[in-house]
Amino acid sequence: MRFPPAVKSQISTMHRYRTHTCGALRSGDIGIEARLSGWCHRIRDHGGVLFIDLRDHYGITQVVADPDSAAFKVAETLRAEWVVRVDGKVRARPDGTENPDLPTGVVEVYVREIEVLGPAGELPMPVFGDQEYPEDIRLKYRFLDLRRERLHNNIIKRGEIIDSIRRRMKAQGFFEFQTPILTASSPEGARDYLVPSRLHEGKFYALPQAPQQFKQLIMVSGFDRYFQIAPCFRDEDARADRSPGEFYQLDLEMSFVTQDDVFDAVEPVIRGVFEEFAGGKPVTPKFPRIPYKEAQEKYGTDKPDLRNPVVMANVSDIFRGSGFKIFARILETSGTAAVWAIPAPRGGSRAFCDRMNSWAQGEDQPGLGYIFFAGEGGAVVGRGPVANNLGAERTEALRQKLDLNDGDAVFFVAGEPQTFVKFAGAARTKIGEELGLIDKGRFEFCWIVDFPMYEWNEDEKKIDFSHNPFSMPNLPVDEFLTLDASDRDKILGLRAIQYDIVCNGVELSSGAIRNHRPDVMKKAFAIAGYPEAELEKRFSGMLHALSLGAPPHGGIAPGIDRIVMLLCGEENLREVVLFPMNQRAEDLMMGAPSEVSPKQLRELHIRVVRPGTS
RNA sequence: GGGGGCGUAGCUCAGUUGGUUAGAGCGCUAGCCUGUCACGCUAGAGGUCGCGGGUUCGAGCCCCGUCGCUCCCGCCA
Repeated sequence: MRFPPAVKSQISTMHRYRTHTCGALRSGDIGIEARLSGWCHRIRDHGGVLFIDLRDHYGITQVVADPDSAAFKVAETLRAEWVVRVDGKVRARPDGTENPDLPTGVVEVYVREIEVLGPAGELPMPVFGDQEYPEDIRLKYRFLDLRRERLHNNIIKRGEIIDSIRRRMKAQGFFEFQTPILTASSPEGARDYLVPSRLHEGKFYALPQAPQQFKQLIMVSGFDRYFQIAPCFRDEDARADRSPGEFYQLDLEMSFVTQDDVFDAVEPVIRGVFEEFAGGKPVTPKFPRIPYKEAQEKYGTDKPDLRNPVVMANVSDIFRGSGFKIFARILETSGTAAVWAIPAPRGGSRAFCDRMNSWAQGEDQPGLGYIFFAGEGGAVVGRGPVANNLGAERTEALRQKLDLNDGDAVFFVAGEPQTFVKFAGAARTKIGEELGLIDKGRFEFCWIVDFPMYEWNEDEKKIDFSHNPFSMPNLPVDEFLTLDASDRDKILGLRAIQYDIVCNGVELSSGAIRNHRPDVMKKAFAIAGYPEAELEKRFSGMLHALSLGAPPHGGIAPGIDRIVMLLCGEENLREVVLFPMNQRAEDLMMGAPSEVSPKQLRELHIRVVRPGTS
């Protein structure tokens, strides 16, 4: 591609590139000489008169050329996305041709001179317009996509949100720290990204999955209130709301605190940020606290979308010994079996109920039993096969318990709650979506509290940590230290001082009051079957630190990308990350990951063994 | 690792029951056009229908395999 010859500037006193940005000119500027630089967003060539929408980061200004202007010939050669400098006089647009959609819409620049600064070839993806394009094209030409309004605005908003978070954290007495990026392979559960060591053959650094141990060490070091907009690295498969490889957390930790203190510190920051950037959407004024068990029973998940008004209920009593033999039999065979009801307000049509039933079968479920209610001779009567077998009396009891009326329906799942809870939660979500019950115009927060400390691993017939092994068990220390294997039920009933913050069904974060006592930690790991020697080997640094005067401490780490995603109204993290990788953890623009030279590998004592050749 | 969806022009897509020369819009090229802001009008170029194999007189369409993208499950304390 050739650059057209540059035209020597006639106004030597002007800045080389611009006197104004493309979003600056207003009616008060009419009559002045202006110089603008930017991209040719859109060109409308009428033969005799030619319009260029010149765009930069700040806005769009209409530039006009006609055969009387010296630059007309150059203007006719311009194409979309060329970068140009234009000089000209700011003038009022003729009456009736103002564009109220543009802040600069009452003026235009009548061009005298054009210099092409950066021509562009044929575009693989236009910048103009809001058409959707495939992910791989968008990612390969991310710089073009980022010129487009939506992504450009998302990225700006991301920066503003992070600024606001920093401001609010510092106002609460938190200090920002930087923790290492090259560190040791860590105890957290995800797969590490490893970096081979040149100086130590056969040894590896790992990128931090989170600065978990460092922030605890900062507390042990006496700093009291830590935060960081922290990069985190995990080598796990991606999801729409889970970036592959790397992401950012608002990581924070506090000393001498209870769970309430952490909530009191974090909740105003999160609520404040959401109120600031929600664009008027209401935000939960006081985040409710929902125990893990209650969340499972009411919503079928530990990250409920509280915009969905559907609340499930245990209706085993109504089905036990009833004429609906399928459920009655299930309840007889096991003491833990249950029947849960999922109310569906305004879902009371056979068509909807049948649709839900076939959806359930598509989800590998036997089906989804239902009753729908309809008015009949002044009374509200349950319809459908379940109601017929259950009988009028029990159906009416059910209707009253769930407060259902003419036009409503209710669905049932039966069996072991442990196995059906996930499906029940999905059905609740499906009902909410299908019936339009979810108010999209709000941010509904909650805390999920009282997570179980341990869970039973049926495959290996052993007790496992349920979530974070470094959380403090919610039991007096003396009592915890005297637990033994015979207390299995007590152990499995133990709760950890651990919590999640959830917004609109998206898990923003996990946090905990940490286990700062080496004796408690050794006991906690012993219960999960880790011998003390292994604990010493894997976490000796941490254990030493905790044994030389550690304050009680706790914290949390809300995901920055997810917060920005919610506030931008996006459903995919890639829309709020500047240069994201694709689902297979590749950067299509930079070509990462890539092969490296044999010399590099030799220095790192690495040999590549391809599958099938070893 | 498993399951679903998609793959046709530079881009977005249509393509009937398997049947003549695979179409449209945007973009691109050339021409016309003095007030548009998704400017308009005329003409033109542009295709290994992801790739490989099969069935068939005949495949963009059916079958098998494979690759790529994406969503989900596993995984992510």
